[in-house]
Amino acid sequence: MQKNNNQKVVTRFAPSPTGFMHIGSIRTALFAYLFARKNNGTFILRIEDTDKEREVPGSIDHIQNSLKWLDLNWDFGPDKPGPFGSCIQSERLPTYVEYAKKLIDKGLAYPDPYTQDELALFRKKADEEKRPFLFRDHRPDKFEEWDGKKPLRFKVPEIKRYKWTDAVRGELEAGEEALDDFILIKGDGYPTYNFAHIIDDLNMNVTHVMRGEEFISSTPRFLSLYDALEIPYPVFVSLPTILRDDKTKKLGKRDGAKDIFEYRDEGFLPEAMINFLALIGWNPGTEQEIFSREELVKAFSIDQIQKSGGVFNEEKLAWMNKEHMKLLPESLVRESVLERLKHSTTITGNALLNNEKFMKKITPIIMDHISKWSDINTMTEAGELTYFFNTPQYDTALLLWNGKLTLKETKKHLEWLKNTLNETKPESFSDAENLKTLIFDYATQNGKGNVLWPLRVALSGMEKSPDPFTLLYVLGKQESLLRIDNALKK
RNA sequence: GGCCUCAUCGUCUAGCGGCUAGGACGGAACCUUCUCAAGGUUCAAACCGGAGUUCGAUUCUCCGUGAGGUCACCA
Repeated sequence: MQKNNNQKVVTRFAPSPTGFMHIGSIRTALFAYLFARKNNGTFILRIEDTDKEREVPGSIDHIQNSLKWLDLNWDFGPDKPGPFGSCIQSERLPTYVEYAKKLIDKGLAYPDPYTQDELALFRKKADEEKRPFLFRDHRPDKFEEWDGKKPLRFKVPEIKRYKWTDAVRGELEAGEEALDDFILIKGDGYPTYNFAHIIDDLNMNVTHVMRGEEFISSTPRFLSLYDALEIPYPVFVSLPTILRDDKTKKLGKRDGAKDIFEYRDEGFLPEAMINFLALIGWNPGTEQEIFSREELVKAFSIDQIQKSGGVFNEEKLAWMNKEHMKLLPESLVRESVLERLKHSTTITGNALLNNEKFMKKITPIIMDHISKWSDINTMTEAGELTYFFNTPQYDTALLLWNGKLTLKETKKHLEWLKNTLNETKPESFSDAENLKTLIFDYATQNGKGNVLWPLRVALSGMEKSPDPFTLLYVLGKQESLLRIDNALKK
């Protein structure tokens, strides 16, 4: 029985608080969010904290903060209970017991009479006989009364082949081997995921269950439980896996997946993360690549979700981040970059940082650098553009264009530049165009690169930087001459 | 091993019986430029294999192969 869908769309993201959020979990959250927003539906953040052993303190905050950073706002969550009550499973225990009792009354749940050791023995035997272990082979003939201490198992009502529809994969089916008497409520009184999520989805009116494809295998079990409870199925939406870059494994915490906050700290923009993640496992069907959040919401649809897994490619993320940096309002970039510059360890305490006039002067130039040079893809990298503040450190090799120039020639040009600039009035430095005309003829005669490259490196110390005239203009006569002098000492 | 899923350039992907198999990242080349590059133009780069179905298969079916998932008192 599949739900009819005239009702309001409700999706949920249901992580367990066992640590940080990585790319994979965020992508799942994103799709559920996008789909809910697209349909003017409800997006619920539900905390599945039924495994007290694996729980990591602080995770709930961490999860919320991650989603907040990406601006994936939820309608109900751990901080905002819904009409159905709390969004934290450990606070919903009575509900699970209530439904468990319904199953017991129907004769569809029973306490597990075995100890863990006995179970291990069964498993071992099955393993030796090279057949899958099925608990139902050991199901007791007569059910004891459940005292709440022993784990409660579900009695699969009917061993059969299940067929169902998945919104991204179409018709799916699985054989009887996929069905077994799984645990509903553990010995410690907490429900298992298998049980709790179904009860919660029911009570929270979840219409679309969007989760990773790893749950496809256990769907027949869920189905048998929906049937036993006589409740309708939600729409199943199985999302493709995000693979590690070596393509050998699903991305997961245990395999070195990064905390989403690492990307934040490296200076990636939330807009870029969202945009990029949306495009792994989904595509708009057009050739558009750069999306704002609003555009994503508008364009998102389940039938463009990919079936096969995808690799997270950081190079493309870097490119995309830059594209989003270019789209930011100038004031915002300025604020963000300047903030980072101020915290850059190499220039802390530099008086220029508090010189508003100077800072104003350099912002358009830094902006220009950000949008043009490939060495800057993140806000953090932008915060490393300290060449206006410090006497640059660089190798002689760089000054000589990595071997393209000779020391002798270079020194000759630098001497000329030094003398020429020395004779120039300080006021002339207020106009980059002026400086250009001053130097340009000489540069043209001697090969532009031969003259301009060393000058630029002497001033910035960078392989990539704004043009030398702009640098002269920003640094002024005194500082420029000082830096040229430094270069001559090499 | 059983069960399940998936399979187009190196990567993300378009394609939904007939296309010079398209785009993006990355790579290469050229143009432009005030050096570096940003931009522009161009190039290289893919339908896993084999049988069917069909006038015609990247596309549909089957069989291989490969990859991933799953077989917990974890989610």
